[in-house]
Amino acid sequence: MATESVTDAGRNPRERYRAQVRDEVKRHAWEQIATAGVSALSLNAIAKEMGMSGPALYRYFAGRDELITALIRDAYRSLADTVRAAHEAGTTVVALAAVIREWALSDPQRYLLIYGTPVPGYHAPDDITAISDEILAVLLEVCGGSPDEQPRSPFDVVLGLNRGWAGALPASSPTVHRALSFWTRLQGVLSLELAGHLTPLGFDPGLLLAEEVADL
Amino acid sequence: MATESVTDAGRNPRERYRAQVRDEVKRHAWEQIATAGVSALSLNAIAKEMGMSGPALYRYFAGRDELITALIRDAYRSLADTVRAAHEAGTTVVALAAVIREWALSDPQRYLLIYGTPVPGYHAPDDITAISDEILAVLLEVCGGSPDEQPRSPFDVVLGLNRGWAGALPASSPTVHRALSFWTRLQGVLSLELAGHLTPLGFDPGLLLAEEVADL
DNA sequence: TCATCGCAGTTAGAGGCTCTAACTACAGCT
DNA sequence: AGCTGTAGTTAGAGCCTCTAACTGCGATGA
Repeated sequence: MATESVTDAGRNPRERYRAQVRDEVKRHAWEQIATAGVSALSLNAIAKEMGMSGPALYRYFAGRDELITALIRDAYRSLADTVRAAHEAGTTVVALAAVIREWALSDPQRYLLIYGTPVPGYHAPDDITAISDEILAVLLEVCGGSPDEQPRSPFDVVLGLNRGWAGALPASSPTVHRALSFWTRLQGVLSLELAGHLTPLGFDPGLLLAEEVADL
Repeated sequence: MATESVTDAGRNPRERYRAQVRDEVKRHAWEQIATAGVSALSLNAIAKEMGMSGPALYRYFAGRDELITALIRDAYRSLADTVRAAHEAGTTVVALAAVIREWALSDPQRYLLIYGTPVPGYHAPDDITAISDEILAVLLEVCGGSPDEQPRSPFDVVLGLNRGWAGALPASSPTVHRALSFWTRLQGVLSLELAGHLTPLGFDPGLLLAEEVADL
């Protein structure tokens, strides 16, 4: 499991210890989240589990929100690493979708922490949005076709006029379109599957996902 | 706004009053949810806003969870009514997608209460899953083609072998497949858009959604 | 080597929450 | 007109987050 802090790289023992404790706090936090959701996450409970008394944890995290932000960062990092590894191993869109699905299924609440219900006011810090961009960049590469591909649909044309994000990246409009379709179709299947809305329908969501991303 | 209880139908004044208060509680609850998310929903705060003291609300809702369940029910009911109305007015899949998107955008947290992060243990009561089925049934009708349509893809075949849900409904495998694709693509665009993950990309999600559901 | 200083961890406590228990007082029914 | 059930009250237990003030250990510099 990738963690934000390169734990054992702290020079002085103080920093090493701090990083260790932070990691242990996060481990307990993930456990709580996996079993009862993020709303049940309690600094107090974590402190007790670690054999300390309540406010001690505030030495390590400014508050509940900062802990959650750290968890979100780790989740993004883990997903980005997974996606990048798959890409570097040379993957198809279908295989990539399957890899991401497995990543999500291995810890649904971790996926939902990123792509589930956001708190209305919340705005992620820049270093986190950077990781998100990193993921999208890989998507563009995986969905890339011939560089001089012409627009094929009205939406392609719109994407061509206003390249918004990905302005710098060398991707044709259809490539951007494919990446967007890939991403939204993937999220569609996953968010419904993880929320349990597909279970009663009695089919394998993996099959649906494979076909959804096969014809972009 | 459709509410579960047909407020003014209570026969004796006691029941009428109860229904009125329940509705007022729910109105305040929706306000809180819209501004700060469901995790910030507080019975205590609602009671104060209504000029009563804390525990009074427990006469009307057995607890926080029951209130939330009632809100979920109302949200499903509202969506089902919206979908049904569009269908009865004769709608295309593209138009239906736009209608549902508008419904979601008009109150993002209401959409997210249904399709956002679920609490791990939560299981919706039967009357709520019935509303969900109602929505899916309309989807099948909107996506229906000729009744003797033949399977076109491996997933169609799988759907044909194991009709799971919709066993009773007269829908061909490709119809079921189209409904499923429609539903997952819609959820994909909406969940990303409402969580704010599409905003930085700088394009109109409505356009993407229209093309996504245009070619099923 | 020893004094110092900073940081980990403590308890106390304010203020919020959910929810239960026991009580009061009023409104509707017979 | 009296009875009864129910809406509302306060008190309080037990959670939570987070602040403040204090203690005591361990790393670091003279």
